[in-house]
Amino acid sequence: MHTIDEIIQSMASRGLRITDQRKTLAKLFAESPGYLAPKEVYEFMGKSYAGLSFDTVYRNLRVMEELGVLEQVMFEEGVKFKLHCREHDHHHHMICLQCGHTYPITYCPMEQTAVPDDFRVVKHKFEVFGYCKECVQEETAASER
Amino acid sequence: MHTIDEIIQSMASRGLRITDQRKTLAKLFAESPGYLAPKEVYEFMGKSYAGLSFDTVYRNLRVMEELGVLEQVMFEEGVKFKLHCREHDHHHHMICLQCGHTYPITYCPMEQTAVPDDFRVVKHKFEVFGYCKECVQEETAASER
DNA sequence: TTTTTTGCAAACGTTTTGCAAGAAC
DNA sequence: GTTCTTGCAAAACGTTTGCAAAAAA
Repeated sequence: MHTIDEIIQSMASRGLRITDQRKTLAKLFAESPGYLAPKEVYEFMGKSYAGLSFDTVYRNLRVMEELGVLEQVMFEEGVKFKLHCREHDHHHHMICLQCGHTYPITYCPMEQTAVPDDFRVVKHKFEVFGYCKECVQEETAASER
Repeated sequence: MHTIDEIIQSMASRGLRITDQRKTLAKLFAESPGYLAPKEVYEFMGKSYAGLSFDTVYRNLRVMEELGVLEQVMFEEGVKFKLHCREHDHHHHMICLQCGHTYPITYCPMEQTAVPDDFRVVKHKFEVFGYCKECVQEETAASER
């Protein structure tokens, strides 16, 4: 849903300077199907930028998150980022534990959940974790080796 | 479901020494209705133990988690602990953002969720966040002051 | 030329570790 | 007496900050 240009556009229109690093970040997230840890982002970026510093990656991730370009989710292993979902419909995710790839779930459990009147609901989280087709196949192949 | 004695028993039966600190921890979690951050645990424990060190609290939380006495959950604000749910039925939680109190939700969204055949589900997470009766009242009272 | 962004270094908060003294068994 | 647990100190880790140099506008 998000092209590289759209991401760059939305950063530029908010007064951010479009640096090479930010272009690369836009490309990375536009092409990445799932969640990325800051360290993974740093390592990817490091391939293109010799003297890259971790804190710049962090700063840019935070800026992009504050802009609404990225969304941040807490996993057991720590914070991860992905492109903010642009879909209009409220939805949830199936997340591959191996590759981080996410797939939308249109069903929302709140429809069926009985909440007491005296509990004021603010938000909810529904996530399904497992292994996607590709990663199941790899795993099977590896164990047969 | 967990009494102090049951917790202590299950620690002793696994070869752990029953120290004063561990007794106090058992009491704290047996009587606490919701999630506690390590810092909160440390602060509570500090009232009873003069020269208490943070790392001992951490070690004990981890040991109790490995034993299955506690369960650990990642929130935006960091890791928190609570007694491991002993209920036989699979269930989820409503969690108060103010006091950390948890309430069970018997409904499980997986019943209704269409998962593609080629995605191998390992686990899922369904959590409802909001404010419980008591905390809504406090908030209302505070804003009217 | 002005303002933002970057890399560096250092600080910060949380969590983990090695070790010797102390406590539980 | 043996083994586990504790407190201390220090390290490790992820994340944030201040600052001067460099780059974008």
